[in-house]
Amino acid sequence: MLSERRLQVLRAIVQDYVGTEEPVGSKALTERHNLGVSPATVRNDMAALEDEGYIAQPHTSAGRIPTDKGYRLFVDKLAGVKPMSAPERRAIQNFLDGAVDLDDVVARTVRLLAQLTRQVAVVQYPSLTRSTVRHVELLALAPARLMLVLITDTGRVEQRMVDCPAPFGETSLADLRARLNSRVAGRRFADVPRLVEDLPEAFEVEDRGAVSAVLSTLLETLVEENEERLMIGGTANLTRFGHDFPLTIRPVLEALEEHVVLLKLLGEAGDSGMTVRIGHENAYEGLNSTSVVSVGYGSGGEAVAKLGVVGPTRMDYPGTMGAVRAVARYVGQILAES
Amino acid sequence: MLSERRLQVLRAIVQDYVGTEEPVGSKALTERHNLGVSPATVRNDMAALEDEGYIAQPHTSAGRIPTDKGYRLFVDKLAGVKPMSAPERRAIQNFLDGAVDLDDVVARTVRLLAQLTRQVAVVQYPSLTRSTVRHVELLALAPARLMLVLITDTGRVEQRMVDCPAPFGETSLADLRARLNSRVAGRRFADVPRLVEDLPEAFEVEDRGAVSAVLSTLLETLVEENEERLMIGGTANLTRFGHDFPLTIRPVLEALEEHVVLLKLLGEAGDSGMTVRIGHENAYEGLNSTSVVSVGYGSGGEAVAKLGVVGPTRMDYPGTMGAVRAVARYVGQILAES
DNA sequence: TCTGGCACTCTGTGAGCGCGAGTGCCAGCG
DNA sequence: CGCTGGCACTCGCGCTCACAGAGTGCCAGA
Repeated sequence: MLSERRLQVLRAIVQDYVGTEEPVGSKALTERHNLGVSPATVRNDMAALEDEGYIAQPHTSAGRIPTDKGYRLFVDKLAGVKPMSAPERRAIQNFLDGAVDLDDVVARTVRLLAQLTRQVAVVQYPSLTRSTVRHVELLALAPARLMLVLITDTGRVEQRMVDCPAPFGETSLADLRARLNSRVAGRRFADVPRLVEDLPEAFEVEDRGAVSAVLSTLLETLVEENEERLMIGGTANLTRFGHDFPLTIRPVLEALEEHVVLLKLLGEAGDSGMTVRIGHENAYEGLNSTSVVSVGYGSGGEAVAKLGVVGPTRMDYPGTMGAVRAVARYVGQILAES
Repeated sequence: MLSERRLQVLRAIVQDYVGTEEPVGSKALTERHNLGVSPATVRNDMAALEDEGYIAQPHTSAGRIPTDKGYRLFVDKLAGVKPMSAPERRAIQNFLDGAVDLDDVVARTVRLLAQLTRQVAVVQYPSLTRSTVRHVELLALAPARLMLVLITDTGRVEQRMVDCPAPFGETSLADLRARLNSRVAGRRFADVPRLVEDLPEAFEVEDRGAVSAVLSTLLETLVEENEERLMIGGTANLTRFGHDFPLTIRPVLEALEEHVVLLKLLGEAGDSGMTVRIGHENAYEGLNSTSVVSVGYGSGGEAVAKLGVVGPTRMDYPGTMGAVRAVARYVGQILAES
């Protein structure tokens, strides 16, 4: 178990390193923090912290930098979440209030997060399966060709083409539309499969093929892997990453392009509360030198999706966590209003 | 006027420089190309080309590199568009054929372009105003709150909230929906304002406020600056840009985040045919060291939007142009089918 | 008009060197 | 037992210097 002072030393190291981006030495530490002890003592503490794996030296006779384990301890025990100031909160609200539709909300959220944290922002669209159905629309484009449009209470709209095995009359279409909506409107998408499974039976035999085609398209749309989408932004902030550029930035950019990877990453994060994944805690190799701070957001008590930021492990955790939490809260409000 | 051989020298310089990314000298040129003359002669030609501003030396006694003007001449006179091979064309088609909706088409197009050209891909969503109306849907969310959904023939779907000054009955709503669609379905969005301007007059006085609210939201949605959207991808390819990293890549990433800037850039490009903007020809400063190759695409003869790539001025122009053209062609086909 | 030759000018690379920051260890002190 | 000051040691960074190599411009001759 580490003594109180050693924890203070670790905290000071993290803070200084995050600030200066340079390995921090014992002398500098005592000068910038009121530890009440001499550099020699700090050196002893550092040696102990290094033995425990919380800090490391890039090379012999350079200062120390925190390891992933060090950051982990810092986040868990040594630092809280820094709340946003009142003006910041107002700015967030003003910025998000101007959105005209869901795409706009997401786009603005991404920009906002990227600006606030000066890191890469990732915002997941509200998950279909976790939202409720506002309306299902069916349009005849051709006698045997329909367009299916799903609208969620969070404002998300998805459309799909449906090719029917046989032409489908306008009255049958209206009938299907009405029956579908009366069954699923206001219900959660996750329940839709169960709610519609016996629907074909309500139709004449010649229409059942078309009804089934519509339903199977509807169900396909709800398959989890396909239905999740996200938007990223602030990639220009990656240029502040470090000096050893191409090697660091390349895999990160590649990971960010792989939305599947990011979605998985967000999915693994805890469902409630804020999650911080530091360095090698991220399963995806390309993100081994980054940290991911994410949190769920939603219109009510329940999260409909997640958002967060990706940045260097050397990041301002309290500030970043504060910004992420605040933004998630306001996005939830906006969604509830719309 | 430059002699035929000097043009050949310029072409050889561009090709070698694009291949090796290093300034090319007279000796290497004669070795790799059958110019039929000695290095000394090439040196004279190079001096002439430099006087004319087609090539430049990074420093005295280094090889030459093409200037923007040199690339311009190369693109205009010395190189054609390299057609895609049959397998490549098949691969493009296969890849795009799997798309389930417009978002998917655009996303796949971006990936494809980025992979083919190994550069940053930019794909604009089909412009609303240049598309035709497939359907306009109105849903009552609350007595005085509607959702307006626009669906284009290219599969694009836009939705907006409408707050009505007074509650709007279900029959009136159905009436408005029917009238709206009979007027605008199949027509071009650009004509919509004209087609609906007298619509409120057909309604009872108490409903006119709501009808006007719907119409004004509809018209706002069509305002050019707001309705254009795009998707980008392949930013990881920026890491292949050059050695002097952060300085080069930063402004490019920033420019790519500014969709407004990119849309303007694409908008300025010629409306038909392929446009290549080289280095300083791009009005936006951040893109002064990049070239933008863009072309319109559309389901019929007319372009509904543009797509292209952003890469270093030192790019393989014939190959890039070939890929961009081929992808645009297939995307047009896909849109026409859907 | 082209060619071979020659002197010149750069840049990039690698070795050598000194400085400074930082460490580890130790003996002494409270 | 923990803290402190002192001291020797290590090592990376930046600097200079020299050198090799590539490439040029120019000139005289074919």
